[in-house]
Amino acid sequence: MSIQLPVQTVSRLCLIYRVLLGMDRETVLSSSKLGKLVNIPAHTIRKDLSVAGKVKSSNAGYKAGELLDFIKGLFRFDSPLRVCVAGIGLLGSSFIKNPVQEGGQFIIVAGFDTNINKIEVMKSDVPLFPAYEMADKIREMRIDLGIIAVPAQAAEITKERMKEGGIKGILNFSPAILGDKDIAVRNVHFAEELRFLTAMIPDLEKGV
Amino acid sequence: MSIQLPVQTVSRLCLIYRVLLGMDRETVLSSSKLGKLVNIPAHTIRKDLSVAGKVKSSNAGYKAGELLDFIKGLFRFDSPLRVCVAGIGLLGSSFIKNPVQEGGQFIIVAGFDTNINKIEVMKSDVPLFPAYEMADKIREMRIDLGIIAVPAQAAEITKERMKEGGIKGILNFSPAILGDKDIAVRNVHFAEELRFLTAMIPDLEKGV
DNA sequence: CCTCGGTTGTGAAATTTTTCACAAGTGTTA
DNA sequence: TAACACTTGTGAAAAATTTCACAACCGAGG
Repeated sequence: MSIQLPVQTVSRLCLIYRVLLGMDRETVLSSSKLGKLVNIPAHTIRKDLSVAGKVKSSNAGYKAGELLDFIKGLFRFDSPLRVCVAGIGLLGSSFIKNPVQEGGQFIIVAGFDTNINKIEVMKSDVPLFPAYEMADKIREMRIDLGIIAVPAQAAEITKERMKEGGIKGILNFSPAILGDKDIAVRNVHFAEELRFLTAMIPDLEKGV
Repeated sequence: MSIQLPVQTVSRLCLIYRVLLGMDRETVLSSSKLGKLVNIPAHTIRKDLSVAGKVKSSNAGYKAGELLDFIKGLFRFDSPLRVCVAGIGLLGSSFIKNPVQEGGQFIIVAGFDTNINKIEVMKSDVPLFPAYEMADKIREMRIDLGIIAVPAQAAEITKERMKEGGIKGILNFSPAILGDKDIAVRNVHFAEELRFLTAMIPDLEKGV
């Protein structure tokens, strides 16, 4: 269980988990069928499952439900995680208004913003608090994950507040690049995705 | 120039490009200083630059401006790219309303949606068109990149329409997993980022 | 001019990750 | 039962990537 899986393997298993979620549990999939759905070669999928510790069940394909349960157990996706959002701007509020529905795996339980007016004006089922209460509320509400959707200059302090509250992981949408030795941090940056895409295009000839 | 760089190297260079953009061109950076800013070991940065073909300039640090220009030239980030958005929902319209500002590298030039009403009602500086005109408009307006922000079931057909118009790369925010052998495709999925984060947390003890 | 602390660029080593190849298992059809 | 067309799991080979170590270089301060 605690053998450190290659990052790429983790990422691929998450992808597989996603397609399995939207699939009948009884569906039987071969590694090659599954591979076509997620754009991963069949042998890589088999290897990933192998190193992840998949125990032999049959040599005639995987039952979607069983595979789902295997990955769920492996990464402890079974119990729902409490998530908070820092920064109630356009992006932040979209998380609060349209919570992710992944089988109830994540529950948005709180929002934070430095702007008290915003907190009071905004209508929301999710309770909103001023930013300075962040550490306390995170501790109090036993929040596991944080989404940072604040401007770049506020990102670092937000991270620190979240850490102080004992958060375990951060998904950072601010333009700042965050990292931490104690907790897991993932940076997502839209413009950078576009840039990466551009860099990966083999023979781009620019428009006139 | 055409030597195929490792994907990871490309990704790291994009990250470095990002921090350089927000920095005075005259700033002098050593590989270790730069490394701290982007959370990459110094020797990895040096190696990346080395395989990317960086020519020796000095043995006393990198000038931010020069490094920026080097990466810009390497990936042809110099001329702006035309981008369109398919799906004028919450996410899609956020791209249209708050265009990314990365030094004018990307210009949102068109939006598409199947819902004609939405197109007529929405106020926007960016011209909006019905989805069935997508291929034609993309060709006509010489659009380079597409952002897909449509529901899962419409993702595949949207990709095909974009390809038909001759698009070079797609950033897919729909829950569908897209791939293509001809053009560059990048899938971004929020819930999956949370899931990956969860999977990467070493010793997560769930709340009560 | 010489030394010292700091720097880069890069072959070579070490490590990680992917790919391959195949023994062995399954289920169906006859 | 036998043959066949499929499948998995995995050790070993291959390939890709990261890390290391170090020669060569820079600039400042005597």
